[in-house]
Amino acid sequence: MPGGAVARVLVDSPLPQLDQLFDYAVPERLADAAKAGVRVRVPLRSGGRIADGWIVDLADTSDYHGTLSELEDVVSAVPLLRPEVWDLARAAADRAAGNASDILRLAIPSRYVRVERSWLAAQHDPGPLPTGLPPIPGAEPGRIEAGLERGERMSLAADPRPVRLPTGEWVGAWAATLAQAAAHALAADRSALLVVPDYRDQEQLEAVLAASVDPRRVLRTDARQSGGDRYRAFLDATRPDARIIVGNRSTVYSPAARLGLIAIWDDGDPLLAEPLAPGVHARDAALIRQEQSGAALLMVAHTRSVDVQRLVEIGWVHEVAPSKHVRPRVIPTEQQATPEPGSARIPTLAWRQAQEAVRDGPVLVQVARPGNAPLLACDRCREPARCAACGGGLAVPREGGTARCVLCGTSASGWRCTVCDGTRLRAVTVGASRTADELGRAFPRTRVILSDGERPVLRVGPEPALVVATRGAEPIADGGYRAVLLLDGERMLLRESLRVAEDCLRWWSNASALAAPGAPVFLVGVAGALATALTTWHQADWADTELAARRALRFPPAVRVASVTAGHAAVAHTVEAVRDLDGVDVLGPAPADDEGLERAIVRFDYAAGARVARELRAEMIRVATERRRPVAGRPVRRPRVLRVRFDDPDVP
DNA sequence: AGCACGCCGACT
DNA sequence: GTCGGCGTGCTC
Repeated sequence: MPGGAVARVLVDSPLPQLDQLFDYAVPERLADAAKAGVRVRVPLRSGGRIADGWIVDLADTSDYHGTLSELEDVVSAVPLLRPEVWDLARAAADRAAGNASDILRLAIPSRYVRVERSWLAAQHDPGPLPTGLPPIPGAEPGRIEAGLERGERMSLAADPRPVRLPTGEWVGAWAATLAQAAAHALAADRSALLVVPDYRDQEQLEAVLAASVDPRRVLRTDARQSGGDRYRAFLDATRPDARIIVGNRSTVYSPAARLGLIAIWDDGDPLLAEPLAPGVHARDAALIRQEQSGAALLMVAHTRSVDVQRLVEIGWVHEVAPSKHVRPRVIPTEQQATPEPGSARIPTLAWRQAQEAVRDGPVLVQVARPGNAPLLACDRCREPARCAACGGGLAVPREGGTARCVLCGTSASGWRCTVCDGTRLRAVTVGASRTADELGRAFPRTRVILSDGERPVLRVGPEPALVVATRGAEPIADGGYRAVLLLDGERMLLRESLRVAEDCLRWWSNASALAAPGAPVFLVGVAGALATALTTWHQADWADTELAARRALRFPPAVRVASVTAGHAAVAHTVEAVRDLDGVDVLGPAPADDEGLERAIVRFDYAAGARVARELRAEMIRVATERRRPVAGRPVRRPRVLRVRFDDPDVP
């Protein structure tokens, strides 16, 4: 199609068959506004309906053999889709057999016209770049700086201590490492993305940044800000000024001028796994973006995830040595057979020391979240019920039915208590509030502060208090906790999840890192390799062992997985398309939860990933566009489902 | 998805 | 001749 400008448009649609660029003619009236990256409205299928889309590219000619439709309208003159974000969205979608437009929906916030108008009219002074920065803490001085300069991929075990900022605020030392690394990138006129699981982590980063960087150079993107604020921050990020952008998992897709650093705090936290299709983990998106941009990548955590361990082993990510091996004083403690009267589940030693410590300042008690594993206990003596076959905990399955072992699945019918010979089971719900009640009675005249998922407390002062927190909701304490009690370890380990051990080590490590230097951390009722990893503070060694075990079992992240859910025929056809590829094997299919659907698990080596994704994508398009077949003489509109999900954290 | 096109039976 | 019923197929 010669003559006239052609816009190459990605149509905003979840249909796999529309996940490609469509060419449209640019009419004269839109010639000025139709720039690459702007949002447009386009006709789809001869005039009738209008779809939203993005101009990805402009060209002089089109390869399309047919008459081009014209762009209907340009929605906003601001090019929101930067070329590098498009490249990232395309690659991330391809890796997970998803639509690029689904990624763009995460990457680009919805438009607020008033915000846009005021932003366009405003003067933009990004403020000065930082100068005279101290070395980045957490590693040998100059080590991370050198990594920044050469675009290195780094993994660092965080310094597990709280530190005091010049403002008097206390934050985890990890926050100083990430924030200072970002400040160093900024000092070199490069942007930095700081990706954190939740706003409590974000708050700590922002506290550090406030002290060393002009606030105009810092942008935030999180779910708690208003849509307008989020859009304004996004518009700022599209400007050519280097910035530090701090926020949740979708921050990894932010536009950023001259990206110099992507930093992720605690990549093992499930909040960094994107629940929305196609479910690309922030860590994976960061790895793609690192490769495309050449920016440095810095992953900091107390607990090295098994995924990062794999990357370190294959040499893709370099382990950076912490400046010194400091570790919390973790004391493993057996569950007390005869607890102090009214002392809940606290062993004697921990009990005494907690009583002493709480005279000086705050003491943290970490408990499990209620409801995760509704474990059963003897109704008469309250002894936790154990499986007669393997010793695992007993629970009522989420689907209902009779109690069974959470480890081996053996039915609990005929169960008999080994302590009191009782035969009736009862549910144990040991939540934060009940523990707080018990502790309130056990520690009279001590203030009890409760922090859980519903009502999290961000920070507590240095005054004496018992802080009872569900795992993941622990407040940071000024000066650090005088003692930490990890109370429900055994219960946490009984969650039904492949990654339960990794999760527990992370929860315990993160809570331990809130202790004041030298303060005791009691790990109650847990022994073995996990307890050793925590007490020696060698989480990477544990990740190494765990990865080896998963490799032997061909479990993720030693391999990748994709689940395929559809009707019988579609699953069979799809499995056929990938089963014989190199480095691929298939589990199932087996009946899925949904009525009549089946699910197969495709396991594949990383090297086969692109091939598998391409084949599964082709199947999705085939199923979506295949002719509806008449059944028994009657034409039936069959539900055309073929759900494919890559790297699902809940599989296998 | 959602809409237009086309091919077959019943109509002013 | 042509209206409209419902499969079928495509979307620049």
